[in-house]
Amino acid sequence: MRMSKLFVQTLREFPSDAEVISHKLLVRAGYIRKLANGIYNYLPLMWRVLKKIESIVREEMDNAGAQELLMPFVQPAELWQESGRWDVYGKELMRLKDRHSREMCLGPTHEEVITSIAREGIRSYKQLPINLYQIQSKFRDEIRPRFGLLRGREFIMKDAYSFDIDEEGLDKSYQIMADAYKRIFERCGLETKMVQSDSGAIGGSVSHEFMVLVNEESENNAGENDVFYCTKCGYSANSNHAVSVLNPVITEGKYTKSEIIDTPNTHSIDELANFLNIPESIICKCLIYVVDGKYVAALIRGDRTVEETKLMNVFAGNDIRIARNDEIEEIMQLSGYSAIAGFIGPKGLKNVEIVADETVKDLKNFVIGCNVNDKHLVGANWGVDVELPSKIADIRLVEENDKCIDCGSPLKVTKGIEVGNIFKLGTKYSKKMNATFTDKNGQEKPFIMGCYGIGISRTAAAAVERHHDEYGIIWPIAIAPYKVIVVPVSDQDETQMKVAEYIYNKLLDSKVEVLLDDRSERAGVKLKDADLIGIPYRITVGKTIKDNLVEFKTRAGNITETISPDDAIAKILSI
RNA sequence: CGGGAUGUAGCGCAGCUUGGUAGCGCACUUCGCUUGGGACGAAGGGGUCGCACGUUCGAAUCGUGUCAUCCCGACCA
Repeated sequence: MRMSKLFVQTLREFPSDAEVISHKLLVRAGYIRKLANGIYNYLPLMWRVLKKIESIVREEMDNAGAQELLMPFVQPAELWQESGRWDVYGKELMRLKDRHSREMCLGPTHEEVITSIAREGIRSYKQLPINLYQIQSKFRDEIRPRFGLLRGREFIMKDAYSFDIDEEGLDKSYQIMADAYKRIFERCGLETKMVQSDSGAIGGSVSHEFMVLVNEESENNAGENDVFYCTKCGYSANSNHAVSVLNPVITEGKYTKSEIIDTPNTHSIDELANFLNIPESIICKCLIYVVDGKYVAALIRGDRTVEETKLMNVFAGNDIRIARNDEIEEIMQLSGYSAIAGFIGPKGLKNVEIVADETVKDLKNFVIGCNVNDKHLVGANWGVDVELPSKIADIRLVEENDKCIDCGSPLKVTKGIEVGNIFKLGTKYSKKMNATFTDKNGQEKPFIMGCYGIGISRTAAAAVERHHDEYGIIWPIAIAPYKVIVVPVSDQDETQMKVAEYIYNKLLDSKVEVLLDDRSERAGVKLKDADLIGIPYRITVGKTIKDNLVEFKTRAGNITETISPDDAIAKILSI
């Protein structure tokens, strides 16, 4: 491709509305252009990158035995009502009506559609196992789209769905996908960590996420997930799912008798611990949440934090948030108290389900709110002063240096970008949607399903997050829009132009994806653009051509060497 | 949904306090000159100043409303 004809416009400056580096660079280098909030045009260079990633994904999926198909982007509400997700998916689901006022939605994911395909097309166990996938645009009306391609509302995703006879088959399908994913990201030039994860709105039991770790100390960290991992045994999990063994702390208070004492203005654990001069770990914290519209009180040791996803899962909820002040007021009124946040305790709460984290059950002579403002109960004990809730669960957020559940080593934490995920769905959709097959014994059985996603556009953005420098993008070769760019320093110099054309045509003949910067620009402009756009190799034809020498530059590491044009061609062909 | 900020040419911004009919840099067009790290000179083209209503003889500027965008929070009792 000749640069003079390529549809690309690089900018001198970064766009003002971009925060993270992948967003800034992709806009500035002319790869993407925003159309609306969280919705982007993929310009020719970007589209080439996306197609590269897609074809790697296709190859690996096909090799793994999956078959590609394409499902509609617009989906009827009926299917979503069947699965029950029409009501629970929330505002993220973009709903619309057709001209007959029939309700539709834009697909944020395709479990419903694929299940309907399976129940019509798969009748017998003989057709199983099977894995169907597509690469397609998805729409999710995010609360807060941001970070360019990393969290858009419309994005490109590969989604695959496996159907098996039994759990054993699912385990196999799952493992095949896990292996394929590892290869896909490796081939894209991305190191990923496969971490255990919560299965979220999609549902199911087991799930893993593929994370690109981005723990550089940059102020604008694009990693939206916290990943806890063990360097010794390899355990790793998203913070929404991670578990740990606690380090020992003081769990017995200094109090010899239980009494309610004044604790003025101690709204936070920090203030309370300071006021009483006690460690936070002998305070029992009581937090009010709203899970799917119902009130929930969560008890946890004062030095620890509630993990909301874990808490929500205790109640099999879809939505969780901390209660507002007016809601706390309502609970207090109903229970005959009047305390505000900071002084809440579990005792006597009405219309509230209570769950205790494992951390509180061993507390002795501890401190706890008693639903009276500016007062706390100290020296409390379970069964004596307060009933230990019957519901006890792990609802705490793991912290760095907690011990690994598998080997006991201290855990570390890092930020990650989730580029892929795999779920064991089981029969969640097949049962609800009555998608069954006939097994060996003539019995009707629901499909055992798995689903597997890769964010294609997010993977591209993650690659930029991971591979760039102060001059611009440094694409991994496998997903670069072009492999090499040939730059004649001066378009006035006939010899330079001739040699550049020669190299360009030779490479074209060998089917190398090559750019020729034939623009009538000054050298600086062309060289800056080549760096910014991030083409992996650059062959610069300049003055040294009189000695039959060109500059060969590898963008990664910015390594240059001076060789003959034919050697440069040979070098490219050997890569 | 709450808090803060910003909407002026494709991009980055000034002008607004103190109202008088819009400007700078980059990009774009033409000409000249220049060609190893975002040159220079000259001449051009492009904007209903987010939108609506209001105040005024007159509004980018003041007021009200609205929409959009960005950031922060969604919070640890």
